[in-house]
Amino acid sequence: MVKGSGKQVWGNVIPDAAQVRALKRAALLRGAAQAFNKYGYHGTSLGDIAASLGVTKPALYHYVKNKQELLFLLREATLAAAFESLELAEARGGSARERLVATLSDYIRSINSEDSICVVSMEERVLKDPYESQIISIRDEFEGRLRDLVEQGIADGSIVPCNSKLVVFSLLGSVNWTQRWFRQDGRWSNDQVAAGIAEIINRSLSPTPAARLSADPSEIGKNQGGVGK
Amino acid sequence: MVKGSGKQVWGNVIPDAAQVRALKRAALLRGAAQAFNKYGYHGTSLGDIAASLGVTKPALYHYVKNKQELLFLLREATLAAAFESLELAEARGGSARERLVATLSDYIRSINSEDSICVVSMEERVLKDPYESQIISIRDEFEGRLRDLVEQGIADGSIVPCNSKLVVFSLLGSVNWTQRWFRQDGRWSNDQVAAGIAEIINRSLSPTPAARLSADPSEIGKNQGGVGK
DNA sequence: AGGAAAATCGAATTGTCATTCACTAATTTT
DNA sequence: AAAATTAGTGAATGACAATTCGATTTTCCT
Repeated sequence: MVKGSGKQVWGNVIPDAAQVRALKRAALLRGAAQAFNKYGYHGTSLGDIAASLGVTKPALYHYVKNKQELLFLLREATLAAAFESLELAEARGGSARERLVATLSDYIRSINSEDSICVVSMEERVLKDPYESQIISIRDEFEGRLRDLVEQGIADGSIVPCNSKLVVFSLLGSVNWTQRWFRQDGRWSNDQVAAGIAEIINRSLSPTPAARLSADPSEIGKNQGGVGK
Repeated sequence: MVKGSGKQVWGNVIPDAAQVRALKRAALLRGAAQAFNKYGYHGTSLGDIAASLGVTKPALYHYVKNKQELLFLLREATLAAAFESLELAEARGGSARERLVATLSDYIRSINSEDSICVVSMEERVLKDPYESQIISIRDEFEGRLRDLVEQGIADGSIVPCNSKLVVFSLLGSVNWTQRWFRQDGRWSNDQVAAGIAEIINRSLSPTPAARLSADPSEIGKNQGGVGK
């Protein structure tokens, strides 16, 4: 029986207790996110999640306080991913349109990645109020940042004049909806879908749109299309 | 106590038994649709629906077989509304882009109208299989019709060359997402939202897009914007 | 080694919910 | 006006699910 803490022997190959715990917790969040996205919050029982992890229900309570907190953590992670995409895009710079499109493209990748813990809220009014209001305020802030980008884009000439609020709703619809129809084992990869939707969005925001879009997401990158430029 | 069947006396003012039954059933469908859209299928109990109608749970079983059938009827009605919008647009004629945009605009109006019985499926895998496969096949047919319109539009020059499948997913995201954020008592009316999203969609599909979009949905119609032309 | 803390389990507990049942009142049919 | 049908109710019924509890095993610390 191997007992040592691993750190000294094989570097990080043999994880110590804290690492094991963190890994298990991460697996729980991933399993829960998959189930919630597939069946919805109310349509998923803790027993389902536990079974998918090979443990029993009570075991889950060692990692999260209850089902509500579980969803809260996932919604929080989703919004954190959104902000990360935003910061990354801002750091890369470029026109407001480039930054907006890069944000959404990266966010699509996040929510549809194989090991994502992102849950796009489909059922409303699920979280009770200590949680609910917190999530709503973070979400509103993110949407506000997107609107700001649209308005900057109108100002810097990279985005067609429009109503930023309505346009952001429209964009978020396209983006969030990908989680409904995207399939890991489908025709297109996660990256291809992200690039394809980004190309559509990019063209629709541009004051002087391209004459055509890619005939298929799998060929994006082979031609002039794409986010940049 | 008025006993007569109304038909002879006051025209149709006093409804007869069959009409009363139909009205009650319609009210049930409306109440259920509102609840399902607000809280999701699993988040809504038959008791909730019954209470909103001022009756008790068992009474509902006089009008629908069970909860599954209730959702099925609403999903079916939603798709029926989608096809109606499509047929209406086809009947009005015009370029493929005009017909596509008109379809989606009218569909947005349908799903967000005050007395709508439309439920856009948010939780997947809710209906069991006698129902599920039927809904999926109707939905697929509708999406196929939309893709046909996109391809016709590419052919007749009214729509920018693109991947029709990806574009239709993107459009349906924008359209269906309106049900998440639209509020009856909000700043914009149902018609304004439909026209506003339609304007965005129309521009994004056009090979030669307009130089600007409306600054606010409430001003659509006052300027050159809108669906036609 | 030996006690504390953590992880897990099987078995409650408690609540909710879809659905059914037995019964009553009204209404339609004959 | 009796018989049949329809609406509706309050009280079961039977699942299922979230959470808690007590016991057991494992792991960690010293």
